Amino acid sequence: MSRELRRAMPLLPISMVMQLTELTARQIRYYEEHKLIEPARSESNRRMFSLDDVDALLEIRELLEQGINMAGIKKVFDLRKVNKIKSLNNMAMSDSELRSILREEMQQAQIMQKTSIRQGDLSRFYQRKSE
DNA sequence: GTTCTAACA
DNA sequence: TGTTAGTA
Repeated sequence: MSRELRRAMPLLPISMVMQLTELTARQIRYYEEHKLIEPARSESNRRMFSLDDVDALLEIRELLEQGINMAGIKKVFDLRKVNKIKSLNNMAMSDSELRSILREEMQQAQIMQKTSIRQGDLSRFYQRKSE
């Protein structure tokens, strides 16, 4: 059996993933709601996670620790997906597609430099209520 | 005992 | 996000 297949095999219950990723069940389910991961389901509707899922969650945690919010993480993941498809098919994309992806990548780069979507920085402008 | 969904603080 | 209620 190929390595890819093994990593994609749904084997772990949420309790294991919690320990492996240091995330709460609440967070893991929340990220699934936002389509950052798509764990399989057992016959009894229990979530079954693959090693790929665990890796994805670990990356999510990394980005979270850097202060990047859900919107930012979604963008990073979506871009990664597009690039994966592009490289896998090795297909030529339309100019509009290329421009769109390039534009998002540049935005992403700017965001990372200016840390403009970092929650800590943004919250500074919203915490001026009871003061 | 564990996990699920939904909902509220 | 944490937590809790009522299930399966």
